[in-house]
Amino acid sequence: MSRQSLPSCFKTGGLTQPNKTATAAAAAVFTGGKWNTQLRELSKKGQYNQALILYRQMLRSGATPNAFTFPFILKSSAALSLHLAGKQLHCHVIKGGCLLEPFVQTALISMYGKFCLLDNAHKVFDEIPDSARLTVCYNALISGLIQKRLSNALLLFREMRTKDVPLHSVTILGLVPGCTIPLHLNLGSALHCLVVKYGFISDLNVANCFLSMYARCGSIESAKRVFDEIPERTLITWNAMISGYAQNGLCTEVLDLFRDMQCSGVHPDEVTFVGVLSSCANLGAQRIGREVEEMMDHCEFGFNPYLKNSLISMYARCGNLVRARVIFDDMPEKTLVSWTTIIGGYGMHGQGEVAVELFDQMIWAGIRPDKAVFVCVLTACSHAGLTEKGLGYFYSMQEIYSLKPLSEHYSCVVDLLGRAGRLAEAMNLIEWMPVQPDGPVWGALLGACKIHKNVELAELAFNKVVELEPRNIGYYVLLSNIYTEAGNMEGALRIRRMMRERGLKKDPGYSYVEYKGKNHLFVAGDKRHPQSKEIYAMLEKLENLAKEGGENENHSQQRENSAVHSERLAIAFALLSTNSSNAEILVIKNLRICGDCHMFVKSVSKIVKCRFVVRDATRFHHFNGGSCSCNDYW
DNA sequence: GTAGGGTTAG
Repeated sequence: MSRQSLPSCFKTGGLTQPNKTATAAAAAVFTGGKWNTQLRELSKKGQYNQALILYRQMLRSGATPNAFTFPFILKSSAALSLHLAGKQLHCHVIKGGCLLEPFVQTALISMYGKFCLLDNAHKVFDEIPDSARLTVCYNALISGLIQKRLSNALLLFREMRTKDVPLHSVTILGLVPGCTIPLHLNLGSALHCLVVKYGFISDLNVANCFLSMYARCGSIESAKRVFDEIPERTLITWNAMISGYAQNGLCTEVLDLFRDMQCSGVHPDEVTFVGVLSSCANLGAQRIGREVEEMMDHCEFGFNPYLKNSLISMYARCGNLVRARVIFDDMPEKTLVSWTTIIGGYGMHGQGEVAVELFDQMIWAGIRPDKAVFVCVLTACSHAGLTEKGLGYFYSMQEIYSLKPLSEHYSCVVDLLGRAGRLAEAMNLIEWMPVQPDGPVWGALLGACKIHKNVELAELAFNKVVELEPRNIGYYVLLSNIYTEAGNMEGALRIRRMMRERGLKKDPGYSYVEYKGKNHLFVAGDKRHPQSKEIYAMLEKLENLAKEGGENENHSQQRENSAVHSERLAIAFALLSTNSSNAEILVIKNLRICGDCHMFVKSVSKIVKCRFVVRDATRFHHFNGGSCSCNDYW
């Protein structure tokens, strides 16, 4: 290849041409094969940048790269996603006469695969004569194609089998990422059978890989079966199972497994902690989360920015926004995810003003917002009633940041307008939005109709949402309650009948409180707790006190059984178990808190000198001295 | 002396 045909950056910076008049000093340090040895070391340690720098020095010194040089250096540019450097290296390979070297060919295929330049990868492969296509070449190409061109990858796999190219465990490992969505679970299971038949399953890496594939497909029992059959579990095995449980929302299982892992003498790493912290966040298990933080402080991962973000999220979701903020403020380098997490945290707690302020600070810090952070800031605005501010952000998305709003963003804005009573504008937005409105968009409108008692629009929104999400029970309950509040008992009964006919059952509402490191779970009307008797007595006492205080006088429409809703039982239990009068009690609830219970907790917070924090399905409510942080705007 | 793969946050 001539010098003229090389990409322009070849001459300016980046990699330089082999230079015969190099400095003698550099050449004296590394001579001959020493270069390759050094490159191998750097590549092995993952110091890819250093490897590329060394390669440049090598060229300057006048040394010639050979078939041993290129695999390391191609891998380095692949790992760093340096497309231009990679293409230059391809030129060097051709120039150096190494294009027929199998190791180099494989490295090139792999590199182009990582760049997602799949045609280039295919081209290198196609130019290898049929008889010289080794297992590794196939493996490299399959791994490259698997995510974007699944059928193509499967064809190659079939070709390997018809042409009797020996399979290797890595061939299988390359195929599995194509099966990590539920749609392709059958393919994954078929591969699993094949793997068992060929004996590859005894390869620990293969087993780990199938374990995580099943977990990602939501087939958690199959994942656990693979896990149970692995005789020697490494850290990665434990991590795959812990992450699998975490991704499937099996949080108590995560914490149990974490304990088992420690008992078996395997030390956790940052991947483990991420899974465990996200489960603590879901469970609201702050005490355990704090223990995990202490463990992290005692090991080398304490400063890992991933983990800091997980910690921020955990504390925010456990109700401790103060601690979340301290960790955020202490982070030397805040990433977009850090900002998103803390903004989302303030939004969840109804502190929209702070969320908005942080968003602006983020922009000043030169961080470019993405779609996710916009979802957070829009939600924060809608929870705090910052309608104009929210609309401003929504418009800026497209106009300033060229981000096309997704359905998620539209549902935030419908919520924003709807809560503010601007139902006509919300409806107008839905009619004119360029993306197809999905369930949550109509759902947001339905929710707004409940707040503003608009039965007619509610019926329209309900018909739309039920078409899109016929099994989502929440929408039926919402319309039924809208009818009840409007005094339309017939309508309410009709919806209840519809639910019955469609075989839809209400999710049981449950709440729990953490006490002495253990979660105490309550469902509505629950009498299974060992202290059930005392709990109900306490509840009655609180009811009476609230009545005496005149707090409950507006309770003409007490919903069925709301007097024994799970959050009330949890609060009664917490009050029985707490000695200090100025305590903060956190209750986690799976559904949204109902209006009756909201009023009840407000009353109780006035009677007893405790602060109550209730995390419901959408947000936090901080009750103190008779009022709630949501200002009854939820 | 060389290649191909698996677990991670908002």
